[in-house]
Amino acid sequence: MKQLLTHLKNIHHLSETIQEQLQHCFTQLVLPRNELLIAEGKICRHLYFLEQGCLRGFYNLDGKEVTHWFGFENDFVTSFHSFITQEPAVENIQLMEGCVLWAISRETLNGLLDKYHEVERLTRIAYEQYYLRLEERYVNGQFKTAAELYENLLKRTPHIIERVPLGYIASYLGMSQETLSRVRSRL
Amino acid sequence: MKQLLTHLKNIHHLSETIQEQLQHCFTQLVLPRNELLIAEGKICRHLYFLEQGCLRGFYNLDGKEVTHWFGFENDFVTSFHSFITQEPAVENIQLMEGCVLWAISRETLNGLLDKYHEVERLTRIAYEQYYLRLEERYVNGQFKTAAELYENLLKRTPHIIERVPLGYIASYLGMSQETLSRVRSRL
DNA sequence: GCGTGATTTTGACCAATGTCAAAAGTTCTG
DNA sequence: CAGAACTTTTGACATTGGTCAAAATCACGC
Repeated sequence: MKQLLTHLKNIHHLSETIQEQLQHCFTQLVLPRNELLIAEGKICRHLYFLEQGCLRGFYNLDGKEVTHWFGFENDFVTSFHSFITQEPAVENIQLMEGCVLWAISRETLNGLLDKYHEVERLTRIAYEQYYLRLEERYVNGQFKTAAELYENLLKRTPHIIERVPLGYIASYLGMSQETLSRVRSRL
Repeated sequence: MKQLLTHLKNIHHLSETIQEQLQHCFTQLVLPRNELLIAEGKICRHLYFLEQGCLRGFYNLDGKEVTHWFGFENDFVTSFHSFITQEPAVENIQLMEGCVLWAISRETLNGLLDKYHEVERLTRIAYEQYYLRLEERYVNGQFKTAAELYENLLKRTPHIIERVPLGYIASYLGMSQETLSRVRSRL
């Protein structure tokens, strides 16, 4: 909880009152490796703060799993599409390690957003950051060779290599596991 | 201006007071085809609402232009990276038609965000929408063949084909112009 | 430590897409 | 309307990366 508050204050200043309030809005969740936090087809009613551990988002394409993002410590995670639109999720979120998470429901969050301009501000800024992150990944992906994509990953997010199986990384980079393996052997 | 207000009210309710205020915050801009709205290396101090016309964002990669998005009527456009971080833009925004735009400066927008929770809310919701749009494009891109990407474009955003040269579309879809041409001839 | 199952690597082959160059078609301008 | 400039198509060929199958390596429970 302390870690969550610190993270939030890092994004934007929060008054003591609001910090106090927030304490009661999140509930802790401790889950083992391989658990599904969110499953395809279900509506996602919570936003999660990942205090400890790592996880991946993936969807099914022609019977194959495609991993499209990873979450690590201090990330907010959920199926944003489902959480925002309240339509069924198209993706699954699976823990790659045992995790400690803090959950807040959509209703509780909406209550905070209504009540406090500060929380609305914080959320807006968080979205800015997540938007830029996604945009960077997007731009970095177009027109790159497999080798360039991997080198980029090494340079920008080396922590991923240390904690994620290569099969998932290959999928995340948009290539087959065999190609990733060959790229690595050629370095 | 009417069109802009209608669009904003569509995103989130706005009180009469705020609508009144907003009138004074945007200034109109009429620019001819091919003009650069934003140039690589410059810091982007404005957000634009595109009332009429269309434009593209592109960056240079090994001497080649890579087009990564298009803007049409009722889109907010800017180099979000530069606008948010106030670092130099890495992309160019070029008008593909003569355009009518409404500009608001970062300072003016920040003033509104400070003053009105409603504007902050509207901005947060707009970010949600833009995030989901980008995520959808991202997910739709991974592991698709050239033909699938093109068919997807036809299905989801057919207006693009009508107004954008095929060379830009090919780049947007991440393929060479020749490949796009062959895909089209095979349909 | 041993065995089982998961992960990663390697090899052979093939399909998709890129590149370069030229031809054909289109649009704009004076 | 002619010519120039740009856009799109077509062809030949090279390259990248995918697929399938098997081997090698690793990791964990007993």
